[in-house]
Amino acid sequence: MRAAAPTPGTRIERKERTRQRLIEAALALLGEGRGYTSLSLREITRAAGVVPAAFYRHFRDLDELGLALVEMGGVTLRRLLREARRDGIPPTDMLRGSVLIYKRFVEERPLVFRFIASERGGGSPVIRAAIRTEESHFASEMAQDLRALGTLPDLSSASLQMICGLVVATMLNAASDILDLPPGQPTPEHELVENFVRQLRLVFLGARHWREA
Amino acid sequence: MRAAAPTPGTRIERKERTRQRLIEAALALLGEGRGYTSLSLREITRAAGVVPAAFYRHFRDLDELGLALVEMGGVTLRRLLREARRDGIPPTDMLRGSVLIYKRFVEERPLVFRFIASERGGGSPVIRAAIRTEESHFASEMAQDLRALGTLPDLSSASLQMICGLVVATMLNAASDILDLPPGQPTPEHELVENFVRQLRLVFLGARHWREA
DNA sequence: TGTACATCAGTGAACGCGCGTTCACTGATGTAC
DNA sequence: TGTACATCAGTGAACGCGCGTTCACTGATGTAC
Repeated sequence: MRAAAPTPGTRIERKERTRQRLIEAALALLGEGRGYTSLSLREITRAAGVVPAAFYRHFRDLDELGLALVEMGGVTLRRLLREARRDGIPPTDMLRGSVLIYKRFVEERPLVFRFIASERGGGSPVIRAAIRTEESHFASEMAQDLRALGTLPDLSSASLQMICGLVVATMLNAASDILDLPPGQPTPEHELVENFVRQLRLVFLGARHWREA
Repeated sequence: MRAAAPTPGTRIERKERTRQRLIEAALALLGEGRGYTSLSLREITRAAGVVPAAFYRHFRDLDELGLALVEMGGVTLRRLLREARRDGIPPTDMLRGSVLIYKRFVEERPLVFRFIASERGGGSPVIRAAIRTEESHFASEMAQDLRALGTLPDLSSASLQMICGLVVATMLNAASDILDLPPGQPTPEHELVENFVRQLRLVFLGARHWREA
């Protein structure tokens, strides 16, 4: 009979699991409307159920953990595009459909989006730069998808990239609004969605009439 | 002969001056790319040159000081509109003109804009809500100005408000980019301005073709 | 104008507390033979 | 398969430090007469 091991798995697997617990603990602490720069190493390890010193087995410092959170945000965004691609876009009212998919995505991963939305404008410069990079990769992928779908066939790649940049910024902006919605009140929720849809419609209307310089 | 008074003015004036020093000290500390929630009361009072306990003569807590910073941001934005209104808009290439005025504004008050851009998406919920309010007031004023100028005469007030909301969000987003520009490198600076101009042009192009639902 | 008293912005010391980081350690997991 | 040794994720105690808040205080400014 084996002595009761604290958790199953190889040493490597267990280490990875602790790492994930640290990441998720940080994310959870960000949930209550606090800036990332205000988190302390000790409260993160406390929430993760390890001793403070254990933190250093996984990250050099808090910035390095922050970059892991950005990475997670990037993965989430890429998954969003992949699902949208796989499901196809409803032919009628495609824009509202996409917005609703996005809204569900944000509401299912509130912490990741709160982190991205809140650290994108300020906080640590290194984290902000990393988020910008993810954002622009995401915009590029979206531009490729639009190209592949044959939407806006007359636009140059540069214009398409510019437009997707605006769309992505508008999306992340809306994420912050979505997360601040008072729960269970249909009227403001509906207004927010409608406003978001109209803004994107406006952008794509502009795109359809865009003439290259 | 008077004994050397530390600073001139009535008691009320001196108190107000200390208050301003606290506000500006907080702003200065935010300059180095830190979240507002990571500032400490003691470092603010230290930077302002008063003892920690003196803080409480002016603000109940750090959130209350944060709201004063938001107020300052609102004043700055309103001044931007007022100056744009007073100077009139250059008839040719009016959009690029506005962008350059805005860019100068941001570069002249980097700390205020850094604060607004960084706390708008995250951080303290009460500060975020206050920034949203200022943002929407600003969008309303802009909508009124556009109406008065006779731009987009066919649009309803609701649509104009929605469009201005998008423009304001795009502006604040760009503020963060402007502030992160590497100093003295004309190429990325020029590209950023051009991208910003194109995004706004796209929005207004969409607005010109907008049909009410 | 002069005087006596009230106000109150800012002081300085003190408190208990959580912080980041270091260190030698433990003991289960992994490896070489 | 069994044994002896190496690795290393996580421990627990310790350190010096800056934190927010409280308190009685000081002394210049303000006010009433």
